[in-house]
Amino acid sequence: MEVTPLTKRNHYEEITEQLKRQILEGKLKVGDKLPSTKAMSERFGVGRSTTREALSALKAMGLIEIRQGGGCTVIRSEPEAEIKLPELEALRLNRKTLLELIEVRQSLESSIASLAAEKRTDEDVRALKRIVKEMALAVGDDLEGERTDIEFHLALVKATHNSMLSKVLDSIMTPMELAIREVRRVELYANRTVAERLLEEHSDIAAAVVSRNPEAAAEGMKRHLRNIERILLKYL
Amino acid sequence: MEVTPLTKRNHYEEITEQLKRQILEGKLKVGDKLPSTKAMSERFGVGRSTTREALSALKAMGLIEIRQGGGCTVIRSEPEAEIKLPELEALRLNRKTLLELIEVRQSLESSIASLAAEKRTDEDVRALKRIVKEMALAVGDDLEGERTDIEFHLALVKATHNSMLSKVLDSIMTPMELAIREVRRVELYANRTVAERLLEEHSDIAAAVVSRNPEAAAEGMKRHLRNIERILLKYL
DNA sequence: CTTGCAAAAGTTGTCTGACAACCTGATAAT
DNA sequence: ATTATCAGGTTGTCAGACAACTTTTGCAAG
Repeated sequence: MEVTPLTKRNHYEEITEQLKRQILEGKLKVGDKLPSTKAMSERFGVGRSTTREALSALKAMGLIEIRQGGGCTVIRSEPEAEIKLPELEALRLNRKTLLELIEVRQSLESSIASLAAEKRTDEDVRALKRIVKEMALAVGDDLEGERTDIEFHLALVKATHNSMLSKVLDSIMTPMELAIREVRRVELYANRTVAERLLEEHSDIAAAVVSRNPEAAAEGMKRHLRNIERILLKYL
Repeated sequence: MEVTPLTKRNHYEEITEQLKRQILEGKLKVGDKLPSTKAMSERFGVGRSTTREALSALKAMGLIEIRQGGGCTVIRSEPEAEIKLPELEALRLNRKTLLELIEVRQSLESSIASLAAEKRTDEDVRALKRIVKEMALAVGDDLEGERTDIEFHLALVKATHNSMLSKVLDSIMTPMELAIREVRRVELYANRTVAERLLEEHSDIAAAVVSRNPEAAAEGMKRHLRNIERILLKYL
C-alpha cells in the first residue's frame, strides 16, 4: 500500500481520505484486507488510535468491515449512488431544500445563459425558437407547459456545448422537478397570466442568445428565476 | 443527555448508535453542541479514544462537525437528501473534459463568492482568515498549497450556507483535483511566483467576502479561475 | 464605561504503553 | 483423524500525558 506524506490537516482526516481514495480508485478491491492497524500506523507515522479513528470513519461510510481479531476488509468500492424514495418525499415538503435548489439553479443558469449566448450554433437557435413556439401554444396547459419549460432549459444548456454543465444542471433539475410536480405545477403553468409571463421571459432569454448578447441573456435568466422563486414562495 | 447501559456490542458502535439516534430523533438539534469528549466518556463510562471513534463515525456520516478546540456541533438532523451526480468520478480526464470542468467551476464559484459575501457569518470569516494565513505559510510547498487551496474553496461554499451548493461543488472538485494532480500540481503550488499570485487572489476574494461586497467577490473569483485556467493550459 | 489584549481554562488532536477479547493456525495429546 | 491446547497476531479499550487550538475571563489603558 502506498502512502503519501501527511500534511498539516488533521491526521485522521488525511488517513481517511487516502484510504478512501485507494478504495474508490480500485487500488484496494472488494475482499482485500487492509494491513493491521499497527502496520498502517507505522507506515503513516502516527499512533494507533489515530488510525483507528480513520477506520471508524470508513466503516461509517460503509466501505469496510471490521472484525475484532480478524482484521479489516473492503466491502464496497463504489460511492453509493442512488436516491431513496422516502428522502424525495421529504424533499418535496421541505421548504428550505427547495429554496436551496433554486439558489443553485440561479447560480448555474445565469452562467449557462451567458455561455449559450457566446457559443450557440445556428442549430441551437433553431431548437430554441421551436421550443418557444411550442410554449406559446401550450399556454394554459399544465402538462405541456411543464414539458416545454424543461425542454427550454435543456436546450439552453445544450447550446453551451459543455457536457459537464449539462450533467450538473441535470442533477439539480431532477429533484427540482420532483419538488414542483404534483404540488404546484398547476399554479405555474395552468394560470394563463403566469404562463404568459413565463413565456415572455423565456422569449427574452432566447432573443438575447440569438443576438449573442451574454449580459442580456444572464440578466434575463436571473429575472426569470427570481420570478419563479416568488411564485413558488407564495404557495409554500 | 440520556445514556442507556452498554450492551455486549462494541462500545464505540453502541455510542455511535445512541448519538445518531438522538440527533435523528431531534433530541439534539442542528446547532446544538455535544458535551466534550471527556464529559461524554465519563457519562458512558468509557475511555476518551472510544468516544472519539464514535465522533469520527458521526462526522463521516455528515451529522456533526468537529473543530479542534471548539467542540462538536450538530450540522444535520435529517437523513441525507442526496443529489445524484452521474458518474463524474469515472470520467476520463482529457483536455476537453478539464476545460469543461473549469467552465463549470467558473460558473458556480463566481456565484458562490457572491452569495458568500452576502450570507457569511463571523465564524465563516474566521475560517477564511485562518486558511489564508496557512496559505501564506505554505508558499512553495506543493502538498500544503494544494490542501489550503481546496480548503479555501470549501470554506467559501460553506459560507453560502447552502448544502446543495456544497454538494454540487464537491462533485466537480473531486475530478478537478484528480485532473490537476495528474497534470502538474508542482507547477501550480511549488513555483513561488505562481503560488504568491494565487495567494494574493485568494486574499482579495476573502477581503471582498469579509466586507460583504458580492460584486467584488464574484469578480475576484472570476479573475482567479481565469488565471488558473491559463496556467493549466500552458501544461496541456 | 468601553475597548483591547493577554492569560487562563476548556476542548480537540495525538502518542504511548498496556492489557483484554478475539481469531487463526500450528502443535500436541487422545 | 479428531480434539485440545497454545502461541502469535489483530482488534477493542483504557489511562495518562502533551500539543494545538478556541473561548472565556479578567485586567489595564483609553
